[in-house]
Order: sequence, then structure tokens, then C-alpha cells
Amino acid sequence: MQLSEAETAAAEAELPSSGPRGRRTMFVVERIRDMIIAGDLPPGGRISERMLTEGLGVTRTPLREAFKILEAEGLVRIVPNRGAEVMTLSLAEIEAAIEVLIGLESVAAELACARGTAAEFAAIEAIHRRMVDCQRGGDLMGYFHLNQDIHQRIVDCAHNAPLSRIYRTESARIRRYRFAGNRSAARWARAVVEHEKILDALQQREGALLREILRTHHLKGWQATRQVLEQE
Amino acid sequence: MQLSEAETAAAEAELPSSGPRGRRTMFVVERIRDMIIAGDLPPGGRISERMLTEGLGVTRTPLREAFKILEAEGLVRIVPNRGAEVMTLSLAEIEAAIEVLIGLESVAAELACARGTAAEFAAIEAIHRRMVDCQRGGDLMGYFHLNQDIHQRIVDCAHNAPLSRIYRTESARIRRYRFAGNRSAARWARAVVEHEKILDALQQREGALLREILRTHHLKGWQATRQVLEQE
DNA sequence: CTTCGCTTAATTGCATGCAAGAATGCTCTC
DNA sequence: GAGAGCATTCTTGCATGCAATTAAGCGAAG
Repeated sequence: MQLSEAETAAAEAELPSSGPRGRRTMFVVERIRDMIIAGDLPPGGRISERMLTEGLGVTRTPLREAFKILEAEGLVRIVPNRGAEVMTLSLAEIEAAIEVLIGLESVAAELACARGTAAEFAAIEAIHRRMVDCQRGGDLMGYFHLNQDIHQRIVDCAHNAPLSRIYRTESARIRRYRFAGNRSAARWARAVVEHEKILDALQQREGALLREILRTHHLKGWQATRQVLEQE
Repeated sequence: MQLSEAETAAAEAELPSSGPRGRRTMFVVERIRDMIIAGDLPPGGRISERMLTEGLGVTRTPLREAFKILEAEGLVRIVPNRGAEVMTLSLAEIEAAIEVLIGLESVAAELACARGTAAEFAAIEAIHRRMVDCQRGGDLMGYFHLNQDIHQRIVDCAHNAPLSRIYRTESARIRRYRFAGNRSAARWARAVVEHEKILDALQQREGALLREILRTHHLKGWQATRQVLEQE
């Protein structure tokens, strides 16, 4: 029956590939995580199951399991009998999170200088170059992502899996806020200069120095971010 | 019908209060977490849903949600179509985790000395005294728990919620292994002496010093633990 | 005796049904 | 007109059913 086939095809096209059996929950987790980080789901807004089941083409069971994972990651808050909402962070909470990120990078800095390979450093340098291009071209979005990538890779150079995992998760928790606050051109230019120094220290394997540069880098960035966030 | 009533009462006694609606998943999470940390569930062993639903008096749905949370915490590994198993860590992975804990405590040490209140320090001192009593009485289990509590509280003195949360989670991931390796009487005695110094540095608010003491404390502890673990 | 293949039982992943609780809107009172 | 109380609808939390997958048991061939 041709009609039947056409209908089936249409139905399949409507359901946006909810993923294979056994990984549907993870598929949903990644989707929602991206949506929250990208700001598609507004902070503090309730996430209704109905909306997402229809949008993602999955049923409630994997969706609810995904909520639990996202709650453990700190991206979502589940209120009993009221469902999930996108976690909101106060300025103080963002500051605490950044304090943690600075701490994690401090630890990672010395380990990265001790253990990082030349290939890893070269890869970071390449990304750094692309990031500078983005800054010259005014591509804030591209810059922001490459910037994140560089910091994650520096942590990865420590060759400590849990450290990388924690940094990734905690970084994701506040990414949205940092992006929202990253809009000062002056700060942007200086951040690039600081990144040059970061790269130098890393390649010279000067752990203590790298650590300090990263620390002040983040503190300055936070001051700029905070000023923007305070006006909202 | 008396018999019917008796049967009902027995059935209720058998089902160990699976908790109120809306918090059943969390109830299960805490139970399983405790069971893993305490070693009631053997490392690497599969956790069948049937076994736990019967043991905990809940149905599969909250149980499966609990597995997802525990997987996010790193206590459990879920293999598609094969279910959950207790996460096992290699010596290298335990070492990496301890490296992270040392890093977290390093960060916390300076913050704790800067921000901790006298009341918090006094509470830690009180626990320390009870811990010393446990050591004198040979109560290894009691000692171990109070020891954990002290380290967590030092981190809590940093007054940084995510830092405390991360430390708690990461600490739980390897607690079982640390307990298994904590069996040398000589090491035990020296650990108490180190804890005296830790308390001193904290109360004198000497952050840099506290940091170094904690670092060597953990490194020595890990050396002792590793030796025991290597023989298994 | 081992091992390969098949059949069957057990287990998981997901969908769906049902009931409890919350949100909404209505009416009635003041 | 505002607000309290109640009924209705909607949403969530959990239980259960069904299908896919894996593991277990078993017989036959090498």
C-alpha cells in the first residue's frame, strides 16, 4: 500500500530520531543539556514533560530519567509533584562556582605542565590561533566556544579523568551566565592577551606561573561578567 | 477477619517503608549509595532490578531512576541491555581520585582558614576528640567515619556549596577502597598525630600550612592504602 | 569432552495506565 | 469587587505491561 508507506515515512520524519533502544535517555540528556546551556530553555522556567516528549519524540520514561541525571549535574531542579525547572543561580552562586573552577584549574595547571604532551600543547595552540581569528572577525560565539575548549583542554592535560569530568560538569553549569556577561570589547581584547601568556606558561611548563595567570584571568573575567549580570 | 489483618500487617512490615510519594527515588538512591559505600554490594557485581525492588519495597521505575543518579555520581555503571553494576576502580583510578581530593582540600584549606567560624572549628575539634577516643579504643569503624566527617567539615568551612558537594561526591566514590586499605596500626597512630597538626593549622588560620599538611597527610595515607590494596 | 547451535527463560528498555497532588476557574458569600 | 471554597482539569509520580535483548539450558556434532 503506497499510502500506508507514505504515512509511515511522514510519521518517522516527524519523530526526530529519538535514538536507538538502550540510549534514549542519554540522547535526551544531551539534547536538554545543550538546550539549557544555549539558553533555549529560559532559566527558572518549568520544563513540562508534555512539551519535551512531543518536541523530542520520546515518551515520558526516558525523559524523566534524563531529568534525574540533569538534576545530579546541577542543571535542573526537580520539585516534587511540580516537575523540573531550569536551575537558576544567584550572583553569589555563580561566584562560588567560578571559585571552584579557579581551584580546579589551579590544580590542573601544575599537573598539565608536568604531564602534558607536546602534541596536546600544539593542539591548544592551534585552537588559540583560531580563537584569535574569531576575535579579529568579531565572532563572539565562535570565540566563546573555542575559549571554553582551550580551558577544558588545559585541564585535560593533567591526565586526570575525574578532574576533567568535574571541570566539564561545573563549567557547563554556569556557561550560560558567563556567555551572557561576555560583552565588553575592552575586556575581550585583554582576555586574548592573557591567553597568549597562558599559552606561553603552559609551553614553558611553568606550573606556578600558569596557575597565577589563570587565576587572575578568571578573576578579571568574572569582574567584567558580574558587572553585566548585575544590570539584569 | 483477624487472619487477613495479620497478613496485611506482616506484608507492611516486610516492605520497609519505601518512603512517601515524591521522594521514593531519592530514598532508593540513598539506600543503594549506602550499600555500595558500606560494601554490601560487591564491586563489579551486577545489581539486578528484581533483587532490589524486592529488598527495598519499591517498583522498577523509581529504582531505575535511582540507577541513573548513581551513575551520574560515579558509583554505578549502566551497560545497555545488561543493567547496572557497582563501579570498580583500578588503583590508577583511585589514585587519580585522591589527587582530586587533595586538590579540592588544597583549595578549601585556604578558604576555610579565611572564612571558617570559631564555632565550626570548635565543632571539628570536638569530633577530633571523639575520633582520638575511637583510636584509643580500637574502634576502626568509628574512627573512619569521624575522620571522614572532619575532612568534609574542613571543606565545608570554605563556605562554598559546590565545593562541598563535589568533595562529598568524589569522596564517596572511593570511600570503600580507602576503608579497605586502612588497616595498619602504625599508620593509624601517625595519622592521629597529623590530625592534631591539621587542627592546629586550621585554628591558627594558617592556610598555606594547612594545605601542605593536608597534602602530605593524604599522600601518606594513600601510600599505606595502596600497599594493602595491591595485595588483593 | 568440548563446542556450536538452538530453544527457552530471564532481564532490561520503554510505553502506557492509573491515582495523587497541584493548578485553574468557577461560584457564592461578604 | 474581592476573596474563600469547591469542582474540574492538568501534571506529575509511580505501577505495570509489552517487546527487544541477553543469558541459560540442552542436545547434537565433532
